Amino acid sequence: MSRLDHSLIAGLPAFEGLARADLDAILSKAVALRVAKDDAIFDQGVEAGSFFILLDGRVRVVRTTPDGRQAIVRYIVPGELLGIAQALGRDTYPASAVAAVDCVVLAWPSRLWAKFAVDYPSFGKNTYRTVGARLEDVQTQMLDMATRQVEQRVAHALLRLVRQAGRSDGDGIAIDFPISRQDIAEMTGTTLHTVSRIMSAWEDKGLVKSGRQQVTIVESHKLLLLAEGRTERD
Amino acid sequence: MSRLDHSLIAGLPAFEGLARADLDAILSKAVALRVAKDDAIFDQGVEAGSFFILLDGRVRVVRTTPDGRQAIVRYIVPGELLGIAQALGRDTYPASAVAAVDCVVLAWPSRLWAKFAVDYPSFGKNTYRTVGARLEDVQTQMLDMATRQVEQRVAHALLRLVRQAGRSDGDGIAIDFPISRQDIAEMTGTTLHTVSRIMSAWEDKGLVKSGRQQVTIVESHKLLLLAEGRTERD
DNA sequence: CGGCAACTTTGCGTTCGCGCAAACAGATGT
DNA sequence: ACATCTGTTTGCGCGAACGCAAAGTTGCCG
Repeated sequence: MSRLDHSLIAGLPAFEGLARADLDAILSKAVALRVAKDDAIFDQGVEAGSFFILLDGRVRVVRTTPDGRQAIVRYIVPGELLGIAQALGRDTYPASAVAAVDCVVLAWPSRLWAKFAVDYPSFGKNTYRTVGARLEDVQTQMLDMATRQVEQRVAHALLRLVRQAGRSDGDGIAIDFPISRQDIAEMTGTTLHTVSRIMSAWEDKGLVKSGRQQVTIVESHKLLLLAEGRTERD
Repeated sequence: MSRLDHSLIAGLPAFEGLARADLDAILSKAVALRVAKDDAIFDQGVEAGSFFILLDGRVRVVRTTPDGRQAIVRYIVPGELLGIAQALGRDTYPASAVAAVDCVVLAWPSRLWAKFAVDYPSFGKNTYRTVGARLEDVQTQMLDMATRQVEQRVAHALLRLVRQAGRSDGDGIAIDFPISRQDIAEMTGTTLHTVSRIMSAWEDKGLVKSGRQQVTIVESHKLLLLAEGRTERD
């Protein structure tokens, strides 16, 4: 088996403050995997055999209803943990994770999570902090969903994505992975049709540029206004 | 100051598996408070000075948007923790908590949370489990909000409340604390008008009985069908 | 006991967003 | 290069749910 260098994970918040020897010990238990675009890393409901850290790529976390409708819970960017069912006191995955682009992940057997949390307290502390942050995040999204209307929710979703995965390009800030109208609809609890209409309107106003699975925010300030406050009819 | 007996918290999941002496040590740091109906236990955004356990009553946890619209995140029943900002890695409360009826709570200084988690590992483990369960809960609600329509969401909400705070009475199972149409609207992301209409229709069909701030589920089975599957027009 | 305040019901008009369907565009592969 | 597939746009009609407004209830407090 090839060796994993501690530089892989040295900078990551989850392993903040650990000595090089500790990092090596942790890495010696890890397996590095390549996951092709659109392949699942794990599936909702199955027993949680491993937990992961995303090293490269983008992952979308999806929850599905019994009747097949689904919602995108969040996107994961490099450095973040995923599949940490253990930290939630569960033994099955509560959602599915799918590679939005080709990804590289490190995987550990779930059983090791508890051991790491004990042996390296800052690891435990940081993962719990992650869980806490995600709880807050989802609550915020809930609040949005409950109180704002679709156009504002879509605006919020795009701004969130740009913050997390924005890459500056000629015309503005682009979302740096392929994302379809359907995806945005599943983030905001609406339909791809409505998303398409909304974004076409924005395109006409010059707020965004978008194409096939691709979105660039041109006037993020105006979009922010739209997301928050007044509907600003013109 | 009056003495708090360990029997107060001996049975609670959060303190599961602790010796009597530990419970006494924990209690010696606690303050018991009475909170009148409609009074706040803590407010969203303010520095988290304390964390709490609800001993008696019902508490609603509410998040508010900058412009004053709000959503009820969850109801707390006796034995549950609340205000555990520390466990989320935060130092302000992410939501407000209001007594839905007269309540009794135990309060500890926030600073002690970390100490307890270290001194009594099962306490730490259990609170993290709580956070994990809540994260999953909120995600489920999100999925509902995104994929189901209002009538189904209201049905879900009522069933959830009945499961958590149902008291069997003559006609069926009653929700054992006062809850208004407005409250239900804020749980489901709709308006009190729509909730009223829906529940009037259900009352006509004999599914529920309801009055001023009071709801009883008569035919929980039919309500469950309605919540999940087919719209079953009749 | 009377008056008030809070909660609920209901009607009506409107709008937002969905559902369906068809056409279009850009990528992919053989 | 052509056929195909996936993703996007757009028109049209409909229905769910909202917003507003007014009236009806119920419980509470003085």
